[in-house]
Amino acid sequence: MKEHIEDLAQTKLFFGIEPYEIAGLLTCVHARSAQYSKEEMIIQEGSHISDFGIILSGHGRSVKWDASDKLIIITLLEKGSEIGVLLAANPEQESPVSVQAQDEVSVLFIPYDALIARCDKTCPKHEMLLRNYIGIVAEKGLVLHERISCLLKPTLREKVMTYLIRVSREQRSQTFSIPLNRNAMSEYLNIERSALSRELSNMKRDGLIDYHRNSFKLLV
Amino acid sequence: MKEHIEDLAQTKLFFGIEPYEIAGLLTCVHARSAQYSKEEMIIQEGSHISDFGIILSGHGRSVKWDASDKLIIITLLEKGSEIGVLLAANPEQESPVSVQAQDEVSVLFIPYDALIARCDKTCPKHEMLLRNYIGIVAEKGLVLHERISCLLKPTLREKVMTYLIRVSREQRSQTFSIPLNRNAMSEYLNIERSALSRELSNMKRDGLIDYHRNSFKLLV
DNA sequence: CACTATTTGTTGCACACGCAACATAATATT
DNA sequence: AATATTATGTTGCGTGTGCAACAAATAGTG
Repeated sequence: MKEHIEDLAQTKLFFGIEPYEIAGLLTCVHARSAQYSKEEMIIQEGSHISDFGIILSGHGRSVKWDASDKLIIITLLEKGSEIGVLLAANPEQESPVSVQAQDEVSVLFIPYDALIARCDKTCPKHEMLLRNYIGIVAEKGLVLHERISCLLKPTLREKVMTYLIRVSREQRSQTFSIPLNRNAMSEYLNIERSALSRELSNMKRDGLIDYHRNSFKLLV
Repeated sequence: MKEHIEDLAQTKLFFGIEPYEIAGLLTCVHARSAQYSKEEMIIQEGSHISDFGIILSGHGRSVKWDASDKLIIITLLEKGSEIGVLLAANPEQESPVSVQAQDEVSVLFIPYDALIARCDKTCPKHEMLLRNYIGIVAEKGLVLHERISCLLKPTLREKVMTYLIRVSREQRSQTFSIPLNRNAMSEYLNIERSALSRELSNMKRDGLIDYHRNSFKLLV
């Protein structure tokens, strides 16, 4: 596990915690690591989760099977990705997804109860860890909320505008670049890529925006 | 505040905490109550939130203004509703919504920092409160995730099916009743009410489901 | 630079679904 | 029971956008 401490220090979960403090913290919260081989299941759909995890190495994906048993990939997971953060906080909840290793995967698991439990004061950054954890959980909700506010718009144009306005606000500039290519953007907004290109053209024609590739400018 | 303790005992936030324990807990977490008159703003869009709240009495709504300054109602709030739960956990985040009183509203505010802080052991249910809080935050994320998984489906039929299958699973029966009327269901799935009725008819004709009003049966 | 692969843009077609307008059923009110 | 009100169902029409197929631009490779 030692070799991963520098990596952990870079994660949101350990933000504000110095590398030399991490090892002690890990024993305090009863962290354990587990290895998975390719295609092995890390979380089974329908199971209950008591420990959340962080990927130390390797790649995974969260998947589920829809009504007609077709495989749907929900998210891709890489080093530093969190696993089961929402579920660990709701022990009654059944997991709506499975998490599967795509190659050799090493995961650091932390029992939710140990994270919550108030340990003695010899473990100074436990509270910071908890604070980071809650921040991650809350942020996931906010991110989903933002996406929904795009998805709810009735027309392509409004979906696109809602997204662009948000990024523009985040970067505090009418000129900005987006972190998604056309394909990813169309998936995020749940629209056809070609239809997205078409609508972007129309919006440029109508003087709403200017753009080239992933550089955009809002003309209000 | 005393008159609201019984109400508080019914909320998710105070689940598992006895009424007689609540008063002490409230002082421990530095809870304070605040009153708002009709149309007054409880949270301003764009502001940073350090205290989350629970509505003790009255009604409110969370709103925002879209690109063309049209008012959009996000959620309705009533007694027991939580305010700013996600935002309090992310102090950097600007509030994407405003919260407005619709009549005389009384809100119990709890500073996030006081909730997180580890107090002495004379306050036995502080940890339970924290656990409930995190559960609420996580649950909000899961609820949004569930809605997105409906919204992402390409066709009306699949949206409806995804929703119905989920409720059916939750109630562990092929025969079940849904908590939404047609209007609310169409808003949840972000589709036209009449189009929803039409598609439900088609699905009945095709032998997929049977239903009457809010009673449904999945015929696989 | 030549060549391939990837990303982005364009366009015609078809149809699913938004929309409006009305019909019918269920519920509430007197 | 009669009437008003609300919820749900039905249907015709128009169009926004999914879809497919291709073109153009950009990036990657040797």
